[in-house]
Amino acid sequence: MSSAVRSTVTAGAVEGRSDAPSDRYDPAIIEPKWRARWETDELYRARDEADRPKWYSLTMYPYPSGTLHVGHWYAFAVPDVFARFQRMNGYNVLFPMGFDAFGLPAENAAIRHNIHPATWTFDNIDRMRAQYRQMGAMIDWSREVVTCTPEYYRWNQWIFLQMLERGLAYRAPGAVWWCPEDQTVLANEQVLEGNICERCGAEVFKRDLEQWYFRITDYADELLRELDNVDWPERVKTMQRNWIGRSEGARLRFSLETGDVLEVFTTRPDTVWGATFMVLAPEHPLVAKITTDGQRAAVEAYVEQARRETEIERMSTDATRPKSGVFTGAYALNPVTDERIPIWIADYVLMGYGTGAIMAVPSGDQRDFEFARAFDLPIRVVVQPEGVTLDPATMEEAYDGAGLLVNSGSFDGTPVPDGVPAVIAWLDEQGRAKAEVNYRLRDWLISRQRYWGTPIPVVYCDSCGMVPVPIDDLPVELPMGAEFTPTGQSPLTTHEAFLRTVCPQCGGPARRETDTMDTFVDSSWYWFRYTSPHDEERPFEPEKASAWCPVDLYCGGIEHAILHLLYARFFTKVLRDIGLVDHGEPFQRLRNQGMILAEEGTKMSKSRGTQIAPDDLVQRHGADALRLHLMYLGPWDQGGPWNSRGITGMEKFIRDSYTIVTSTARNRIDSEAGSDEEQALRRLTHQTIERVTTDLRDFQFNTMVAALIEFKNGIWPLREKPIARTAAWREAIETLVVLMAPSTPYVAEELWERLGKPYSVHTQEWPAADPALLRQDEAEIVVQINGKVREKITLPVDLSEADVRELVLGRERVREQLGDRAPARVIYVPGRLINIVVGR
RNA sequence: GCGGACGUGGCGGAAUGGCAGACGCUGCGGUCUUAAACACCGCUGGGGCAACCCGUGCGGGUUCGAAUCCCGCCGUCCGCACCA
Repeated sequence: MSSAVRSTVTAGAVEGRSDAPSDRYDPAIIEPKWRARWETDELYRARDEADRPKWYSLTMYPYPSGTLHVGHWYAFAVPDVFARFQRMNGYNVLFPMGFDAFGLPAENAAIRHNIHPATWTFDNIDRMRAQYRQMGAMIDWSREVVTCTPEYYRWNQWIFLQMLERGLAYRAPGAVWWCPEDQTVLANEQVLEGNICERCGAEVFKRDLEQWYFRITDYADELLRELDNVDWPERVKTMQRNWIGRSEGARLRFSLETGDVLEVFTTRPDTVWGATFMVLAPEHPLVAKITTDGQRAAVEAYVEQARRETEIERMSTDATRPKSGVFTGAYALNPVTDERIPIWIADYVLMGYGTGAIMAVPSGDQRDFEFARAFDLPIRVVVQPEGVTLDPATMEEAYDGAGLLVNSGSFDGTPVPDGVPAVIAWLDEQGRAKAEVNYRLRDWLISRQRYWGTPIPVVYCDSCGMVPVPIDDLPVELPMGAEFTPTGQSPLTTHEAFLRTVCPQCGGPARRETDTMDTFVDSSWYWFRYTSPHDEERPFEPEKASAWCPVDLYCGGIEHAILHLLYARFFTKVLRDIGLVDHGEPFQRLRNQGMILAEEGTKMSKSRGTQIAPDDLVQRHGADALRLHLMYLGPWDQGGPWNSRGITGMEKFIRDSYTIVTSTARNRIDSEAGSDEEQALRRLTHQTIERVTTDLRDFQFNTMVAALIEFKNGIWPLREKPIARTAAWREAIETLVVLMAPSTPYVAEELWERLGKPYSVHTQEWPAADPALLRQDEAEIVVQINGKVREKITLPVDLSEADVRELVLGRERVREQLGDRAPARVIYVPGRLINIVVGR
C-alpha cells in the first residue's frame, strides 16, 4: 500500500521535469519508456536468418478467456526469461504468441451476455494482448496467430481435405460421448473419470451418431515409439504411453455351434487350453443371433440394463465391483480342446476394445476368475508355478505369473514366455490365429455440433454423395449471423444461406456439412503457422517451418499431457507424410510449469474472486518485480499458492541494484587492479556468473534469483568504499546488469544506459565465468570428531592430506576434545572436511 | 486396488552422501524522526548462562558421516484403474 503512494508521488514529481535522470527507481517511468523504444526498434522481431543457430521457444498459446491472472504470467514470463537467456547465448530466437480463439466458452459467454462470440473473443484478445505487453516479454507480435480468423482456419480446412484424400479423415456411425450441457459430442480424451465433461463438468452419456474422425490409430505405433526420442517429463510420457495402451497378443477364431465364427483378442494365447467359457460385450452384434429362446428374456433384460447403465454410470466402474452377466444359451468350441464352452454376456467386456469378445481363462485372469466363481463356471489350471501346486477348487485368485504350461497338450512343460509365440505359430499354421497388436487408443472424433469453430469443408449432394469442397473455394467461412443457442443440432443447420450451396462436382443443389471441428484441431499445428504467419498459399512455408522447427523448448501446463500433445504429435507426422515438414516430432523438449493457486491454497477462481490480476501488481511494484517474484515462489514446475507479501523483497533487490549502479556508474577508475580485495570481488562476480548460468540452463529460476540477490548483498556494502573506484567494481556492476537482463528486462535496459553502454543490453553476449577466478586458493575446512562439527579452519586447498591431518590434530580445540583417546581413523575430503573417528 | 512423486523453521523454500535451514517473507531489537511510516544496521529452528545438547513425518538399517541411499509404516498430491 505504502509503496503505491510513494510510487505515485514520485511519478508525479518527475513528470514535470524534462529528462533529468531520477536517482530513485521508478518502474512507472522506466517500463513504458523502454517498452515503447523496443517496439519502435522492433528489438524482438524474429528474423529468418542462418548466421546464428536457431532456438524456437514456444509457450502454449492462451485461450482468450477475458483478463490475465498471474498464472498467465507464470506460464509466459518465466519461459521469456529463458528465451532471453538463449538470445544472449547467441541463438536466433523465435518466441511467438497467439490466441486459441475458437471454442465453447466464447459461445457460452455470448449466450449469457447476448453478444456475438466474435465480439467477445476479439474484445478479450485486445485486452489480454495489452496485458501481455506489460510483461516485457520478447514476443514477436508481428507473427501473432488468432485461430478464429478465416486466414487461419482456412488451413484447418486445407489440412482436413488433405487428410480426407489420404483416408485419414472419415465419417462413421458409432456410439459417441454426448454432453447434454454443451449439446455436443466429445472426444474420448475430453471425458473425465466418472463420465464428466472436461469442459463444463456435466455428466455425459453415449449416443449413436454419425461423426467425423481422424485416423490417429494409424500412427499409434509411431506415437508410442517416438516418445523415446524426446526430452519430456517422464510422467507426461507415461501418461501418453498408458493412453495409447499397446498390447501384444493374438486374434483367435472360435467356432460356434450355430456355425458363426467368434473372434477374440488375447495377450495370452498360450492359455487357450484353460479357456472354459467365453464372454461377449452386451453390445456385441452376435448376441441377438446366438441367444437361445430359453435365455432370450434374461439376455435382453441384461442388455437393456447395460444400455441404461451406459447412460448413467457404466465405464465409471471400478475393478472391485462384483461381476454381473447372463448366459446366452449358446456354446463355442475351444479350438484346441474341442470342448463345448458356454458363451456369456457381461459388462466387464468392452465393445470398444479388441473384438468386444474374450475367451475367459479363469485360472489366469482375475476378472475371469471372479466371474467363474460368481457363476460357478469351471476353472482349469494351465500354468503351474514352481514350488506350489494350484488347485482349482481351493484357489483364491487367478495366477498370472511365471511357470510351465500344463494341461496344454503337446505344449506341456513349456515355460510361459516361450509358450506365447509357440502357440501363436502353431495356431497360425492351422489358420486359427494371427499375431496382433492392439491399442487402447481410438480414432479422434473431431466433429462438434457447435457454432464457434472451423466449418468442416464438405458438401452433401443428392446425386454425388459427400463431396469435398475444392481447395480453391476455401475458406468455407463461418457465417456471422447464425443462431447459435444450443439445441443439439449444429447451429449452422438453421442458417439457410450457409446450408444451401451447389455441388462442386455436378452443379446441382447441395447441402453443406454443418458440424464444426474440435478446437484441438486448431492447436495441432499452430506453431508451424508462426514461422510464416501471413502465407496465403499454404498453411505455412515448408522451408521456413523446417528451418525453425521442431520446437526446441515447449512450455505449458501438465493438463495438456495427453490431449493437445498427442494430437499435435499426430498432426506433425501427417504433415510430414504430406511432405510439408521434414520431421515427425514437434517438440524436442517439454517443460511443465506448476499451477499458481490462490493465497489460501485453492485453485484460483474467477467466480469466487480469488484470481490475482497482474495489472495492479505491475502498477504498485513494476513488471520486473512481479517477474522476479513469480520466479522466486519456488521451483517453476511445482507451482504453489500465491503470496502477495514476498514481492516487496524483489522490489528491494531491484531498488538496491538500481542504487548501486546509478550511484557508482560515473565513478572514475583510479586504481590499478591487483589488490586482494579486488581479487575477492572478481571471484564473487565470476562465481555469480557461474551460478546464474547453470541455474538458468537447468530451469532453476528460484535459485537463480537467490544468486543474484546474494551478489547484490555482497557488493552493497562496498558501494561507498574505495573499491567502488576500481576496474573490478566496474566489472561487477556491469555483470550484475547483464545477468539481470533476462529476468528484469526493463530495469536492466535502464541501468545499461546509465552505465553508458550501447543499446541494447538484450543483445549483449552472455558472460562466461573465468575458471581461473573460480578456483579457490583457500577453503574453510570443517573439522568433525565422530561426525560432529567441532571447528572450522581456513586452509590452503593444495595442502597435502598428511599436512592437514597433522595441523588439525595439533589444534588445541581438537586435542581438548580428543582427550586421551587416539584417533582410530581420519577421513579427509579435500577442500571440504576432515572427520576424526575415535573409539567411544 | 496398482504405479509415481513428495514430506525440511512461523511461511515459501535451499542443500541429492560431507557445516541442515542459502535466499526471500514474517517477527524482534537498534539508528534516523517531535512521533509514526519509509529507509538503513543487526538478530531471527528449539533448549541452555555457557561448554554443549536436540532437530529434516515415524520406526529400523547401510556408512567415518544420511534431509539425501535401502527396508517398513503414516500422511499429502498426481496418474492409471475391468483394455482381455
